[in-house]
Amino acid sequence: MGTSGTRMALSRHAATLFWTRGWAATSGDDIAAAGGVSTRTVWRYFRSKESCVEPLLASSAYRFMASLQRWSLSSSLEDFWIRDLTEHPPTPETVFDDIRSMRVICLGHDEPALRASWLMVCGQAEQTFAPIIARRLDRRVDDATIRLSAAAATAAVRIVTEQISLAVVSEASRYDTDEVIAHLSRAIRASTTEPICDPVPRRTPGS
Amino acid sequence: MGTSGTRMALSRHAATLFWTRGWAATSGDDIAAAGGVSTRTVWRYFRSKESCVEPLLASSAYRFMASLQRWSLSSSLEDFWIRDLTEHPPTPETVFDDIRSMRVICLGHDEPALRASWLMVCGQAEQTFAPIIARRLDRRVDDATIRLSAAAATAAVRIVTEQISLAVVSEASRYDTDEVIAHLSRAIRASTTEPICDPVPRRTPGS
DNA sequence: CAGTCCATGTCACTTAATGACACGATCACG
DNA sequence: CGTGATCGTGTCATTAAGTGACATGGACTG
Repeated sequence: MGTSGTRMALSRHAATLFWTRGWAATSGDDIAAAGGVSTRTVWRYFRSKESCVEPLLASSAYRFMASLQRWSLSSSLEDFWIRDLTEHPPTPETVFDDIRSMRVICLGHDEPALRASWLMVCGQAEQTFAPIIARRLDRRVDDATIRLSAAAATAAVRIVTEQISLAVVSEASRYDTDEVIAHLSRAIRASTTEPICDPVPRRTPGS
Repeated sequence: MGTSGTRMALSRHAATLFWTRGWAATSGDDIAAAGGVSTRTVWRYFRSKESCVEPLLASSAYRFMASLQRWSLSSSLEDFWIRDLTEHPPTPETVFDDIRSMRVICLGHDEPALRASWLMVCGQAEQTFAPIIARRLDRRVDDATIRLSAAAATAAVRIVTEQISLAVVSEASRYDTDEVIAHLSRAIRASTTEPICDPVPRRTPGS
């Protein structure tokens, strides 16, 4: 197992432990034991106990963003997503990671430290959202408009994710992928006045 | 000095120390000493070293939100702000707190822990933004649209704040209040398709 | 085979953070 | 005017998070 594999495995174990026995009741030693490594190794990989869950959350966020990177200019967000989900269906493993992530997000409602980690991951996601939006609006990534749109859209996705997580984890609600797509698309559309969700008209080469 | 005064004083000391000698180089003991209290008291007030700065950041955020709570339905955001700033000018003390806050925000670029605290405070601010928007749109606070707008608008304010902080603190740029208002207003306007920044038309009583 | 990374383990150590208890100020109430 | 309750704080012991320093062993290179 490579170094990033160990890190990811530890992150999964940490999330599971936080969920089953609670944040305060699981120590760095517990996480290390679950991962079959020494405690020292845990602190080599993570700067703090709460940040143990970040690779897990980031992996879910990464898949989300990776999907958006396949979004061609000629499709609307909704059209793209329903197609992409059939062409790149989630594997059972990624679904399980998403469940772990949603549980951690819910734990964040009670544990400030875990919430902080979730917000940090959203901050990362924001950074990777910017280039995607920049391409659609044909602007530079460091354009103020782009950073703003990325932040607003990410915030919208965060809110929807939190709501769905709470519903799924705490109230055992079910969501069709269609519903999720609808919620996310509406949220992103509402989150900025820039037309980032619509098909991009063919550009004049000289612009 | 009341309990909240002590807390706030400690928060200011922490921010100053983090800025002058760095995050890693200042200990809980240092903060306690600066505030003239025992170390134990510091950990009674704060759940972690990084969260020491939260009351300070929150106070700046609070003044921002308190201003928006004075925003009458009949004014646009820009008109309101220029008037409000003359009617409620910042005191030297609050200006100094804002400077401390901007420094902490900049430190957050290098120190994940401080960035996390900043994001947590933004999360708080988001909660207080929601009622303000709800009133303007004449919806319930827990309406999904409201939470979305609040999140997007707060994200926009965060981005502008970070940019201005970086410019002011690191590059010694100067900003007129007019410029700040312009940046913030444009950002908030761009952050949602809901017309939260415009004067609210007179409502029909029966709606 | 020798040399060099590089990841990890071990162990001592620092410091962030909590629990338990005592002390003194403040305040309500008879 | 006591007197008891509450509350904020200090002191001290202790746990747990997090780091520094060094050893080991495996993989890769020449």
